[in-house]
Amino acid sequence: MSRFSMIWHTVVMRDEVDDLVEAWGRERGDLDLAPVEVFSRISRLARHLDLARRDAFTAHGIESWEFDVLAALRRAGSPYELSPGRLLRETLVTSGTMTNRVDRLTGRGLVERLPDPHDRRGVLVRLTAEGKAAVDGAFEALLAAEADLLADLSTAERDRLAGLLRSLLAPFS
Amino acid sequence: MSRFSMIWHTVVMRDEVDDLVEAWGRERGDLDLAPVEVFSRISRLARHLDLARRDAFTAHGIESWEFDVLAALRRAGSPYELSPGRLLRETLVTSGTMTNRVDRLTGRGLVERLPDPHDRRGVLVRLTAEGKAAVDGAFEALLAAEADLLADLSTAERDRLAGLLRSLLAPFS
DNA sequence: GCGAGATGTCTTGACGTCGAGATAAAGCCA
DNA sequence: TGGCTTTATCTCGACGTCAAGACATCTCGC
Repeated sequence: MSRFSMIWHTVVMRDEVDDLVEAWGRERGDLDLAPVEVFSRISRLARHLDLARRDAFTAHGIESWEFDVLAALRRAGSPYELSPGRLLRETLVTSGTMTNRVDRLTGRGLVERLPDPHDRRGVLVRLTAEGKAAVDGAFEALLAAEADLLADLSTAERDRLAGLLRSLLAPFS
Repeated sequence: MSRFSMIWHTVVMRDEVDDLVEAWGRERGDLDLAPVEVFSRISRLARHLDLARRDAFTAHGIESWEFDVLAALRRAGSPYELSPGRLLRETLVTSGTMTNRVDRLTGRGLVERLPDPHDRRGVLVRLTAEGKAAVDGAFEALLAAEADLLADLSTAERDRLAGLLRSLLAPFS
């Protein structure tokens, strides 16, 4: 932590993690808590972001898990079809879960199941017109909500942040 | 995204989110996807971090949810006691979940339940000696694992990242 | 001191996810 | 072609979490 940013955060803003680090420092002053300053903030931001997503989506009548599936289909491009196997790799859930999700989305009329013409074991999940409208609207709402959360950062800061996060994420990809 | 970092990430490193943004850009070129560059990375990093935590903790025989509870007690300082209500506010779970968790931790001998001497409705959850040893070991393993994930960043970059994340998180606190 | 509302904890039922296993079809090699 | 392994999807039971409600106790104004 540079002297500048140290002063800056102390005077201007302080977050939950500052308290967390302070408490650990009292109890385990022997440890270097620098990783906590980064990863604890990432975990907490992810949690807050989940809630923000939920809010943005409820206005459009869909839930987060629904968006995850619909968005994968939407990103695939016309004709908006993916196999359940591909979907579960995109959304990081298990096959049992995906079966359940596709069932419920089919019940809501947002996707439909068709036999895979090239593989009789397989199925294709296709976005319906309603599904496409729902995911497009929800995505726009999500972008708007996320843009609000970024409002305090300059464009340069936002890009620098994205770049630093990429450095952390790239080794996993 | 500055021209410099654009070149840099294209040549040197590319992550899952670059693919995601590219796909969205193909389908929805009309939208400003800058928020995705930040928040999608945060969500994905949080997921990868969860897995890293799980690995670091299994070596010490505890699970992530156990660490969350034990760490809250550990941070409270001697005598390492908190009420269930305080614990559920620290760990962001519901009361039913906390009852279940304290039950299981008690069964493992990592915490014990005592009546609150100042409130006969209340209980105090106290870390046992085994619980303290477990959480201290697990925390050290977690810090080591997290430090590894940060290895590619310079100290200055790491501090800048922490500062930018604080800017995002502070409004929530 | 008494009663109403607030607070703290635990109980219960429903639900979504996981993980393992079942089934069916495809791919491959002799 | 026949058999063996791999791949794709779905089924089923177990488990953890949540949300709502039950119950006991505390707090505070009258």
